[in-house]
Amino acid sequence: MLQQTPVARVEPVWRAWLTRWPAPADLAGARPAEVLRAWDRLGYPRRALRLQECAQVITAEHDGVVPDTEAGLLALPGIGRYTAAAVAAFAYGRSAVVLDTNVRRVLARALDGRALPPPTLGRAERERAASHLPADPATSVRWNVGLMELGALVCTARSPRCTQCPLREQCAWLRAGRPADEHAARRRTQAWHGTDRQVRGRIMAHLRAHPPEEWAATAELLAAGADGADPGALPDPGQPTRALASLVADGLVSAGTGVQAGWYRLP
DNA sequence: AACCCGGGGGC
DNA sequence: GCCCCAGGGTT
Repeated sequence: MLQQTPVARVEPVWRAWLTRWPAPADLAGARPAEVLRAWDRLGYPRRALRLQECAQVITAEHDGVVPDTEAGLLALPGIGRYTAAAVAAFAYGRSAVVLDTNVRRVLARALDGRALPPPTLGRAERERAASHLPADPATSVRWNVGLMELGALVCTARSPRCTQCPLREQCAWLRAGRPADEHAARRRTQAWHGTDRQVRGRIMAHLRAHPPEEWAATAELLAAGADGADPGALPDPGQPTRALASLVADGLVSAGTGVQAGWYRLP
């Protein structure tokens, strides 16, 4: 849930989620439609399906116990380098480099004197971070937590609170006068209005509003933007159909067959 | 390496 | 309005 989503927005959904599905086996047996509805508006709904797949693999192949090694975690669906390291370190106390956006930024500033880390995370950056990880596992966990929290609360991307920073005396970026981001030109903020992502989001919101067993919408309605808009007025009339097809391909939407052909609902 | 994938809140 | 957020998977 925390992948690309702020903690404050995750917390209430997470609490309700664990009340409803306390263990992997509970989530594994849920209906995907209910999982997607419980995910609500956290965004990137494919994460919800992968989390359930993850629970199913853990239930079927790991006796219901979350793997306790980075390699074991990394093999699970929806678990990448970051999440594998975070769970290994924070849940199991193992030594791992938890390189999230916050830690990358703190290291880029403190060690390299740069405003922000490079757009893509490469091997060199990972290995350099690993070289700074304390050898003792318990200490390494504190190192990860400390840098992550520092990045989230003090060394923030937009308005860092340098006067309150415990690293202010040793920060290369602050010492250099907080120079601007040299990669600014290459960072392209993702468009939103009028994109397929926005249309996909609207379709999912529409389907979430209906009971899971109900065939909730026709292709025609969804082609109208799931809210009754005039398709002819859209800049790209083919976009809703394309977005719907991509949702079906992703397993986020179920397409009816037979007498239900042309109707859609959550899977 | 580049691209795709949501949605909300801070400023 | 723009920017950012405890990234992952595919091409």
